[in-house]
Amino acid sequence: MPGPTIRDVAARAGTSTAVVSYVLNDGPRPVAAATRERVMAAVAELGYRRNNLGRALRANRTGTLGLVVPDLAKPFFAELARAIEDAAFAHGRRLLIGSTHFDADREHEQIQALLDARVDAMLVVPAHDPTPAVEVLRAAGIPYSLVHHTHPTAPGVAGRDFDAGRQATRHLIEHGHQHIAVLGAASGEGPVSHRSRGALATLAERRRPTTGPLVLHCPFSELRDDAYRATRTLLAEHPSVTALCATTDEHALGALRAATEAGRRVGDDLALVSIDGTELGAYLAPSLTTLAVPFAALGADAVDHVLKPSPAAHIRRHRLSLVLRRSCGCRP
Amino acid sequence: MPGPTIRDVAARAGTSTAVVSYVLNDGPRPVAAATRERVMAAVAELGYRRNNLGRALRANRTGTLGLVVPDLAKPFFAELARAIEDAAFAHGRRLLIGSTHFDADREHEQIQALLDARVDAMLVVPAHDPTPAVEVLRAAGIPYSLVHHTHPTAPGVAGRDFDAGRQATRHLIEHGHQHIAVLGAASGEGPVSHRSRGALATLAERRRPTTGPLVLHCPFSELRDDAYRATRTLLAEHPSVTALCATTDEHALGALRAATEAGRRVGDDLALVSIDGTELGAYLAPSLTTLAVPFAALGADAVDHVLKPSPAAHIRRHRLSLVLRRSCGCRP
DNA sequence: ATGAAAGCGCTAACAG
DNA sequence: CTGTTAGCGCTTTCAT
Repeated sequence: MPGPTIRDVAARAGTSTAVVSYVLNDGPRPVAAATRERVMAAVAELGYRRNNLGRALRANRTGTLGLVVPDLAKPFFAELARAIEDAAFAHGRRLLIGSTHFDADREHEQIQALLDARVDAMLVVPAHDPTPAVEVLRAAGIPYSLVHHTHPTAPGVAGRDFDAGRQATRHLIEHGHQHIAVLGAASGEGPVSHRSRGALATLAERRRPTTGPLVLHCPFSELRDDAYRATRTLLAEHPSVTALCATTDEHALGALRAATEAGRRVGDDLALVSIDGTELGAYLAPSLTTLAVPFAALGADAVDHVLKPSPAAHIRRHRLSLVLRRSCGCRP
Repeated sequence: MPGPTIRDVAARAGTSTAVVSYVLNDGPRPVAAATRERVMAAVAELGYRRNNLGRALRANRTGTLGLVVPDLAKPFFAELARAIEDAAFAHGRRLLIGSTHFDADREHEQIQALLDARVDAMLVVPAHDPTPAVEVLRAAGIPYSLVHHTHPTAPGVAGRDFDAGRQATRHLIEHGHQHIAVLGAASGEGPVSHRSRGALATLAERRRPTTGPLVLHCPFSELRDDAYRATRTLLAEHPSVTALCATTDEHALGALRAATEAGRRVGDDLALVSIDGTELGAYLAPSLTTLAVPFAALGADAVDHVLKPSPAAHIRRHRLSLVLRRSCGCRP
């Protein structure tokens, strides 16, 4: 059952394949109304659907975008992927997705696999150092954009992470907290680092101690556990800490667990603000006050960017918005 | 920069495109060792990468699988998607993903879009009634499988949902609970309904009341809110209820929030067992005792099934396993 | 063991 | 306005 081809349609409509193609694509040449009618009728009668393989080979465009993410199942990347899929769908594009498990080799394999599938453009959310990905993408000669984790010389779309760290910390300071710990990473170049540095900068400006232990971002896939263990230690050894700035919802999840197990009531005798704004924050107990990444805007921007070849390959940063819930102590 | 073609390789190796193809594919005809060497060298020197579009058009195989899910960002579907992507990758296949927002029309559009992209096989997680999807898939003449939500006359892979409902309820009964409410749906044919009916059947057998209000599964995308509201009402009006069987982790999330707001301590004066086993259950406070869907097994099975044309189009069901954590009161 | 050539389904240049 | 045809890159039959 190979399905009818454009030739079958042409034969049935008593015309040529060229005309059928013109009708199907509304161009590039005009077609008489009567002929168009016959073609449409033939298409309907035969149940013809264009074979995109032929079209793609000919046009060297597949109508498909590639997306490579560290882990499709982690809430943050899942929401990002959904936003990007929505944007792609809105533009009539299909989305080919590859997950890397935060593994650099696998990231490279996935990028190659999607390039080999001839995607029209590629979106990559790098797990660690974006440099290798950028080199491959540049060499591929197709539009691309990094997402969330950017690189100074490559096009990218991300949140204003440094600012988000500042906002989160500022909010805790406004609550009157003196000793605030940051769950993140002081070094490195990813979003977690930017957020952490924003938080630390604000603490320093406001003359708050910045000596609290920082969670090292080590194996990213185990962030919750890292944050859990770090928070457990922190609460035991530094009872003066009354507030936590978690640089991702994953960190917050681990911190929440540690705090609960230590008998601290988050939102009451321990304040917590996190950054990410994934949906689950609303349903945790207590619900998370968070700086929310504008997922939809990020996804739309990323897709728009790779779909229209803009000359300047710059980085667009979107503001995160403060969502007040229970964990910061705002509503007692 | 169109990249070298097989002709360029042939020219450089001083042979024909046919032989290059034989080398690249290890067949179907043998090639002399010396010739093979020259071809390999030419491939390496030119940095040749096969254009899969040409191959796909010729072979009528794209090496791509399609996956349609209700919502890529919901933890359950996100974990399912990751498992399926892993399985596809392990088989050297790419995965084209479409999200439907639980909308029947959009589900149809996504299926059509992926069929038009000429996927070799399709996996669909239906949001509601699987029948329209099944009809389209059958007509498409490619291997397909439903996932999670099955249909009596179509191939499918799912959990043993009825049993899971029984197991969850049995566990609560073993804890000594007399009045157990089920958060799910008594009618309909989806996984939630099967789980709910399993739970109700067990309650009836053990002579427990089955009159507790059930959450109607109405707009699936708002499950958490539905469960939240239903649980709030339930706890207010039926103080005798001491245990909850949540038929999905989404229901559990809503129930947990409602219980916490009502001042009930889940795992202490209110028991909760949920079904799904998504990762986040381990990090909630309290952590969720749950019947875990074997995501990896499901994904692998689904992909295996569509990749090897098995004659019998049956439904394979996988057992869910009980994961003991805090919410049921097992560990005080 | 190798080469020439047909053709997958489509688009578009070219010719009427 | 319409038809004929080349050719996208690849695989594979057929001939040698």
